[in-house]
Amino acid sequence: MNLKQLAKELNLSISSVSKALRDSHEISASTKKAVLAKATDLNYQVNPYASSLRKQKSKTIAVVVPEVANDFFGPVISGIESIAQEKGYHVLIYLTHEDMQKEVAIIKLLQNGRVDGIMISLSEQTTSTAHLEELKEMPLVFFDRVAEHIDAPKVTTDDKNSGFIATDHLIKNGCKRIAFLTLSQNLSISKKRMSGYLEALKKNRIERDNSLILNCTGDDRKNNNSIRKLLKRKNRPDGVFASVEKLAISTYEICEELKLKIPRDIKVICFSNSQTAAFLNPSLTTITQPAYEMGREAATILFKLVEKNRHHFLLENTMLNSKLIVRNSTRAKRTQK
Amino acid sequence: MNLKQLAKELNLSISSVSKALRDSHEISASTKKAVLAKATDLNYQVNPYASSLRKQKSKTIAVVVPEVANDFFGPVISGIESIAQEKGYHVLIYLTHEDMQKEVAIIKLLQNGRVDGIMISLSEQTTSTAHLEELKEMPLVFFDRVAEHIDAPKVTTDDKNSGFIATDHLIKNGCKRIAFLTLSQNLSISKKRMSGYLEALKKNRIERDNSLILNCTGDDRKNNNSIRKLLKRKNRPDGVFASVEKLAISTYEICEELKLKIPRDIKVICFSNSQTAAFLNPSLTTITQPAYEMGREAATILFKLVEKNRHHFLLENTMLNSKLIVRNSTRAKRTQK
DNA sequence: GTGAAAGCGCTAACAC
DNA sequence: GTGTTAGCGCTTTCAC
Repeated sequence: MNLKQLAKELNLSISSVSKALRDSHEISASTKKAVLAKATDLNYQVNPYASSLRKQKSKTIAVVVPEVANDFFGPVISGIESIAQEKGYHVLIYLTHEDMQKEVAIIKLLQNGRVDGIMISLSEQTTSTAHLEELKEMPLVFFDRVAEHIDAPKVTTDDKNSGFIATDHLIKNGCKRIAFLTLSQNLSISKKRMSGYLEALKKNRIERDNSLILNCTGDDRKNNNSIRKLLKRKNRPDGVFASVEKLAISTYEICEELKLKIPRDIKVICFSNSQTAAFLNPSLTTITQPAYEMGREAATILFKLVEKNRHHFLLENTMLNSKLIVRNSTRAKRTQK
Repeated sequence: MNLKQLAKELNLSISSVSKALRDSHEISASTKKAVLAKATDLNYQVNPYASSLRKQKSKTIAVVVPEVANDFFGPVISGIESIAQEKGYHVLIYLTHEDMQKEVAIIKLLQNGRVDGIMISLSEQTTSTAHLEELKEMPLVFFDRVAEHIDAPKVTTDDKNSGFIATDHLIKNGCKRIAFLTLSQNLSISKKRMSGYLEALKKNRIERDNSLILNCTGDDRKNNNSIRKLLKRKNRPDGVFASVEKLAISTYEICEELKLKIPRDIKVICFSNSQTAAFLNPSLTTITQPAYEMGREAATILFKLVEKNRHHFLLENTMLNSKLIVRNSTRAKRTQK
């Protein structure tokens, strides 16, 4: 069922039908009504590709993320989709699996007009952002893992402040030697969280000890080995601040293995959006990001760019607040039930 | 940059360039080389909408799921995307939020040629499947939550058997009164898991007690109230089999509230793909589905349908096996560390 | 208020 | 082996 057939059924021209369907003022109310009725009747739907070709707009956006099986990116995508559904947009999803080459390939793929805009959270291995700089005319919004020197809107959380709060919380609960387990230092969030960590140390007159800063990777076994080595040292940390939940869980595992008791021997805090943090053994103190809201916010900004046809650099950045949720893994005394 | 410009640069006709780019045998090796070089040089990319319009193929599939912020659907989507990326397909994602009206609207939206195929896991509230039956010519694959009487390939896990194993496991560990917490009975998975539950009771000569079967909904507060009421009864269950992780976590919460000790007073088992189940307090015995593999399998089948242009009813169903992972929440004795 | 016609960029049947 | 051309289905300018 296409316009031509529909027009024939109605004894109207193709163009009149087309105009009627998009509620043009040139068309009389009565024919509009007739057209609409017939269209519904015959279940006519606009061919999206013909329409996109003609209008050079696709009503589609791309979301590029490292991973989706994840307590953070899942809700973000849900937030994005909720706005897209409201606005009648379609959402293409692409996973980089933390691989820069894939990210580059995906971005290249998106330069042919398939989408009207892109939302991206960078892969851990992304060291250069040349591929994103080439997207000159394409509306682009970063969220969480941003490219700081690219002039596009960014939706982030207060990572530096959160890093500070997490570290300060450990110190207030008696920690003196705090390890920081981080993802790749390529990532904006890693740098900011670490700078908060360092600032909290400084404020509390604790000297920075680089041997307590662990750069973790995508390789879980390697990470576990590093953490094990760290916790076996005679001068082992009495607090662990993990940049992602995965590393906190590894810490839990290794503490169990080494018969270290949390929070008695070591306190643990981490960034996490997991619902189950409250039911871990012991329950895990977290910094929780407003993931769903970040998705909604980032999508809202992107659609503004797409629809106003403005370029990204005209729009400011947005920073949402994470929340410290104190649980048993950082309690100072044995007051835990 | 389009074909016309590219052809001009090369002093060739549009069609020759087009053919060269798709490696047609009609074109000489030398011109192919020249065309390819120029195309790379000028960063030419085929306009997907023009191409789709002409070919009536979009190289795009749709994935329709209830939710994405979820330990099951996350990995499934990851699996789907991995196959799509290999095959050069694009993945559109649509969330129903467990709402049948949304599901109907989304399916309707997909009937205009935007996608070459659809993968779907039904919403909890989906009672009629008329909207799916209308998709006559569209390749369609179900996964996990399937519409049993629609003749399309289905990728599922051995839900009935898993329901049996879970229940039998509880019985073997001493449970006599086993509650079954389930999602909507509209869902294929609910029915199958329950039938396994009932069969295990029967085999062990335990009488069915409908007051132990709780139909849970999307409303967490209501669910919690039902569970609380159940656990407060003087004849309360000594085992809980939850159809989804969320309900097991609620059970944990309420046990804490009522000072019931797991597994001493009540044992708990549930379907879950969560990484953290092992670190809950107590660690949670789970039936774990091969979510990522299900995604890959379902996508593989869909692409076969799409590319062979066969209709779905020619293809058989696939059933993968879930795994019972025994942890402390179902231990019979106090041998837990 | 309605219709004719050009053209978005590409593909493929057909000529040469 | 290369070029010409029709047309995928739609939107929009322009004519009437």
